[in-house]
Amino acid sequence: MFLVSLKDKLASLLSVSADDFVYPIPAELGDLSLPLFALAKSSGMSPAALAQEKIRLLEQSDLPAAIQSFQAVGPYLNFFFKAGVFNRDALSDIEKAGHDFGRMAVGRQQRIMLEYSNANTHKEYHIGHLRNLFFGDAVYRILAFNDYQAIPVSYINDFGIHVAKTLWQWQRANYKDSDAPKGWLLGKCYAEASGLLSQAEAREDGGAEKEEIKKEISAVMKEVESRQGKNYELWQETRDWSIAYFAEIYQRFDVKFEHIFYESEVIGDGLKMVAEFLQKGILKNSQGAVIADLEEYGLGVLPIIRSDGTALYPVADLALAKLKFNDYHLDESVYVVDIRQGLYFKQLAKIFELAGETFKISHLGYDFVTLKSGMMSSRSGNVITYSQIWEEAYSRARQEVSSRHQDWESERAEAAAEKLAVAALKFEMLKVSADKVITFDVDEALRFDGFTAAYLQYTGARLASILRKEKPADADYSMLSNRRELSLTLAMQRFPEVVAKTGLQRDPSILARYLFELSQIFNDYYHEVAILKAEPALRFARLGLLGSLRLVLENGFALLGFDYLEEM
RNA sequence: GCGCCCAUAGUUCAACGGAUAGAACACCAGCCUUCUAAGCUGGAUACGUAGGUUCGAUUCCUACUGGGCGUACCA
Repeated sequence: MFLVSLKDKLASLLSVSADDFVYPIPAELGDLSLPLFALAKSSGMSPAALAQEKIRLLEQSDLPAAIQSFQAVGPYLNFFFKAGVFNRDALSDIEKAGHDFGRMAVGRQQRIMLEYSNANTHKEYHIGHLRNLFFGDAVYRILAFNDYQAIPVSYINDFGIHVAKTLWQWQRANYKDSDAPKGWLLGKCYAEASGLLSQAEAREDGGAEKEEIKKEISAVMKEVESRQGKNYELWQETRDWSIAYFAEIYQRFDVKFEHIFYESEVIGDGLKMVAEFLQKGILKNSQGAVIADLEEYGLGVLPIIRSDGTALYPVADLALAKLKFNDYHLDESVYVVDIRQGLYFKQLAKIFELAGETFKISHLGYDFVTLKSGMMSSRSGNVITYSQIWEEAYSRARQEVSSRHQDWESERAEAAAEKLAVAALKFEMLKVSADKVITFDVDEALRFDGFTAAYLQYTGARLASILRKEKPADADYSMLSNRRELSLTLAMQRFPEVVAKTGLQRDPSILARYLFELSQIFNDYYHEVAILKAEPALRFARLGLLGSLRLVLENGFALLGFDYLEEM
């Protein structure tokens, strides 16, 4: 990590922190800069005077060889790098690190469990779930790269009231002979049941019909919870359909979980904990239901068990949280869940606090995915499902590939299209910071130009194409004295700190933007500088530069969860 | 009602309290006999309103306006 150690050296010479350095905007002002506002304040000097003092200090110091010059510009102390020396040391540093380039020891082996892709069986998997899946997976990959012992898990809710709704409708509708995928049919039943409920509510009988339906659904739920009878058997069968469907999705997007928890497996322990907490007075009975009354902490009331005796989702979550800490010896348990559940996780944490547990539970929220046609809701059927968006993404990618490579065999084109579509969807969800609502627009999301995965992959493919034509040989990188080469190398050397920041903030959009900027710098270089036509010695050096850039891009793509393509 | 989040260019998004507020898309004008034009170059357009803190505010605080979300039996 050459740049990191260079900054450390300068920082210690100047008695400042390496974090104080910034990269000047505009870049003409220098390659690295130290703003002196804060330091000036604490030393009682003006920033400009302090800059002059630091200049004198530097003039008497033994500077790192990569520093060409430095100057004070008002309150800033700006450094210029010596392109030859910087490129030589920076590129050999990247070559030496290889696929470990960018690994930072920030995590110090802390054990962090990340829970994401908390889909429900018996419901459709939609683009909101995809945001969750890609976000969680990217954060996992980044934390693992940052020296955390990160444990990716999923928690599937296979036992809630939604299951009963779906099963209720499944038995009324007759889809048993349908050719449609079974996982999809279950989602359809769920939407239909919800539709019937809201229709019934709107009728003139004052909701009597709705109450009747709810009673029937409640009966189904109780039978499933009792784990015997026709509805329980149906539950077992249909549950497998959904689980198989999820497994396909995970495989397509190369998402792996160390373990998958199911609500049905922990709910029993959850009920025991509820009984225990009731006895301890942490929970209480109210209006026939069991609740956690957290009003005095400003956290409202959390219903735990319905007045009809069936369990609500916190029951299983209580047992699951305990199970996680007991079995995995975690330092932290992170829930990657929609930001709208923020209050719920505060309530959950408070309940454990009241119970005397010291679990570190964090909610890593992200905002939801909505559509131009309004909020997505599987109840109303206003959703873009995974299968819809996948087919659209894949067919567009396939078309792009075909139009550019008529000579490619279909197998090759299909493989490329698959990878492009995976990357496009992931990048689309990851490039926006987590606190932004994504208003999903198919045409916007499936573009192949601009700030997209295709742009990054195209950059990589161009680069790979050059490297195929001539292998990099032993090169003297100090020949790379061009300003463009320096800015490219400097950008590559920022990769480790970008990865560290992305991990600390658990925000993949930082990395996404960085990779885009890096690609822009290369594309500019590509158009301005002939690589294969240069004199041999310079050509080798430039090929080496490309080799390093390839490593950085490969590492970066892998952290966001998509593939580097040789050709596209 | 109470709480949380958001507001930057026509649109979608950036910007540890600091240098000239950056990109992408769309639009206009250019660049393929030259390493992949899914690319590159150039051009116009933006900090919701009013106060406060500060040497300095898009950033922090307050109020307001607009949008979204949550708030006892959905997850």
